[in-house]
This record gives sequence, structure tokens and C-alpha cells, in this order.
Amino acid sequence: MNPNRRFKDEIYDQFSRIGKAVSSPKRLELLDILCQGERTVENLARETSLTVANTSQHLQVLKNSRLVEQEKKGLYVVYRPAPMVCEFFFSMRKIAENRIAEIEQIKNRFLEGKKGMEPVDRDALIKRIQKEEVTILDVRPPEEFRAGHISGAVSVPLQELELMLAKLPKTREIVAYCRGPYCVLSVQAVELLNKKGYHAVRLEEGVQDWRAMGLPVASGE
Amino acid sequence: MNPNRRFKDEIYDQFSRIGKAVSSPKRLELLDILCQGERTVENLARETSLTVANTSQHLQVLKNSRLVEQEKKGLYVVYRPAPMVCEFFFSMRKIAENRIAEIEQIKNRFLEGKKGMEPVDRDALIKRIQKEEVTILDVRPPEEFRAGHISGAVSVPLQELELMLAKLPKTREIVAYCRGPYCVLSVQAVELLNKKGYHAVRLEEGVQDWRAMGLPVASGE
DNA sequence: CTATTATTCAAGCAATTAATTGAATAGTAT
DNA sequence: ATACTATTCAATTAATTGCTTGAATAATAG
Repeated sequence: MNPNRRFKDEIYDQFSRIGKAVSSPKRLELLDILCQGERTVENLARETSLTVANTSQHLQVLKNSRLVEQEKKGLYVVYRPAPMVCEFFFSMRKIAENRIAEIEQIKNRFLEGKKGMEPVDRDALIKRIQKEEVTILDVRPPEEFRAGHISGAVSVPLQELELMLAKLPKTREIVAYCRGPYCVLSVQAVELLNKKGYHAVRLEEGVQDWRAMGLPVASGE
Repeated sequence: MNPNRRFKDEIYDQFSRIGKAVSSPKRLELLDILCQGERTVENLARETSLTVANTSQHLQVLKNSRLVEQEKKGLYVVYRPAPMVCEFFFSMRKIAENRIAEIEQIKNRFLEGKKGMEPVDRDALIKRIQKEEVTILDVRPPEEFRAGHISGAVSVPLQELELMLAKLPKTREIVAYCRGPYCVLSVQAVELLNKKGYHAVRLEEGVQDWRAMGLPVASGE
């Protein structure tokens, strides 16, 4: 074959390794989770409703296309996204949200009929958060809160929310957030809170979006 | 199934439409070419060494994932990238170049033994270009030159290079460029020029990269 | 050493995809 | 109308991929 043609075929073949890695919905979900912080295989399997073997296979694919890195820590293998990968994932997500109308529809259908999920005036909400006029709940697992959270937020993992209810103010408005627009933890939190008589709304943005907007993020504690 | 799980599956399934679109080497090549300017199916088929039917099918896939748009112009159908798609493609290319070592190897193997292709001091070359100490040749097809080219460059499509040789200065250094690092037009141009006794080198960057570096780009003429 | 746990490997099946071929459609020119 | 050209459609084949299952490996604890 023509060497020029061969060169191009070889080059685009290499590029397509990245594309193949992100052509599977489950691998995208894995990447999304990994962008919140490193995880073990088992943890990822639980989050994605995959078998452990299947999760491991998907992670091998991601590793072979250099999108994730792994590190053995004792009995566990911890995976984390490679540099630049999260930015790439977000640009892909953004293009999907902007150009694929079905995504908005799926979101609306899912949130339909749920209280506190109506699209709020985002900028107004963010202003109130900044002025500390509301209580902000980070309902993700505690490791994720530690890895980075919205400044001023309180860590109340969804699982513990019911037990912690007593400590929350009934009069003050509550804003719950989790990993971003496709994470349902905050949806469940807001549902529960409203059922119990609190005034709660959901913030769609996750920590990444928050940071990307230039707003303050804290970590640790 | 659990409605939360269903929601996630549906969402990531939509995201994966973008990934599936860019998981094929040929579709990536098509996108790369389209980012240089709109094209007809036939033209794309010729550039990619695909059959017309096959090209059309790939373009349908890209259209269904909303990465390209089409417009019927008389007998022809003209395709062009959708908004944000080229930025996305470039970020994908960048991640591939940075993380997949094979790409550099393939490039080196291809350029090995060719004169004028040795990696030059890029910044020094760009300075000389800006100071107009060298002649810059844009060896892409004329439509692409018209759609946008490096300021000060002269359009000499590769096909016409041999005929235009007489008009080129033998003493002054010549810099040839085309679509970017994976376009071989400039490689062929530099090879020909050096064989004929000119002093020619290749600029790896394409117009997009040039613009991205904040350097002046012109169009028309 | 043995048992336990986390992860990976290997084989097999069902579903999806890329490329090929030949036919169909839609504009244009005569 | 008829001929011609660019593009798309439809059917087929070969190759690839995702998931499941059960076994293998590796680190740790008793």
C-alpha cells in the first residue's frame, strides 16, 4: 500500500483508541466517577451496577488507551484518571449536552413530578449560597467530600441523611448537591427532605463545575 | 429496573453516541479533513481512500451523533463540522499525542530518512516566518487556502508545485505547511523541493494550530 | 501453611459494526 | 421525457465487542 496512506491509517488508528475507550456508556460512567476521585475496582463495580470482572475488563480497556492509571495499594487496586482526561471528558459531556436533545428530555422525564427539582434561577441560587443565606449539603460519600467540596458545605452522605435530620434547621432553606447533573444522590436527598417538611432544592452543579465557574472550593476536614 | 439506574444508563448511553462516532479511525480522518473546511462526499471519499458509499455511511453516523451538519447544494451534499466539534477533536488529538507513545513512533518511522523533516527549532522557525526571512508555501488545495491560511503564505497546491518551481527563489529558505502534523502534503512538497536543490523545511503546524497560538491568519484571495 | 479477599484472566455466546456490492433516489442538463 | 451524476439505501459477510461464568493470581491475616 501507498506509504502515505499507511501512515495516515496507522495514525488515525491510534487516535481511535481514545475514541473506542469512550464509546461505551459504562466506561463513560466509570470515567465520570473517577473524575470525582480515585476508586477501587469493587467500589466502581458497586456504583455502576456491573460485575467486578466486567468492571475490571472495562478498566483494562481504559488503561490500554491510557485514560486511567492504576496503583496497587495492598490488597486493592486503585484507579484514577490520567492527566487531562477529566477535561477531555467534560468537553465531551458538554458537546453531548449541547447537541443531543435527547439528554435534556431524559433529564426532564426523570425529574418530572419531583419536588424541589424544578429548574431554579441558578445565578440567584448561587448568590444566596455565597451570601450563606442557605444551608449547603454535600450528600456524596465522605471520601469525595474530603477530596474537594463547595466552600461552606456540610458533609451529610445520603445514607446518613435520615439520621441527621434532627440537626438540620427546618426554617432555613437547604441546598443539596452531589457529583453533577447526572448524579442522583442530591435528587434523593431533596426528595427525602421535602417529604419530611424541609424546604430543600437541588443544585445541579458538582464540585468540578463549581471550581470551573471560579467559585471557592475547599478540601479535607 | 431501579429508576435511578435506568436514568444513568439512558444518560451515559446518549453520551456514548459521541464516543461511538469518534471510535472509528476513518471517521476521525473525515472529521480532521472537515475541520479544514466543508466538503462534498466525493471529495472526502477521495481524500480518505474510501468508497463513496462507505464514506456516505460514515457521514451518516457522524450526522446521527450530531458531529457534522449537511446541506444540499444542487447535485452535491456538502458536509461541515457542527459547532464546537473541531475544538473537541483537537482536545482528543492532544490527549492522544500526549499519552499514546506509539503516535510519536509512527511519525518518526514515517519521516525517517527524509530530508528537511528533522525536528527544527520550532520557535526559531516561527520567528523567522514572522520576520519574513523565509518564503512560506501553503501546499493544500486552493479552497483550503482561501478558507484560511497563515498570513504571508503563498498558495502552491502540491499538484502544481512542480510547474511553479521556476518562480521560487533558490537562495531563500522555503517553509512548507499543510493541514497539520498528520498531513503528508507538506512532507511531499519538502521532499520534492530538496530533491530539486531548494532549501526547504516542513512546518508541522496547520492553520488551526497557528491560530490557536495567537498568530495571524488571513483568508480569501 | 491455610483461608480469605480483591482483582484479573480465559473461554464462549449474543449483539454490534465496518466494509462491500448492487440497486434506488434526487437533482441537473439536453 | 432521457441521460447523467452525486448520494443514499439495503442486504450480506467478516470481524469486533460486551457480558457472563468459572478458574487463576496476588496480597494479607490467622
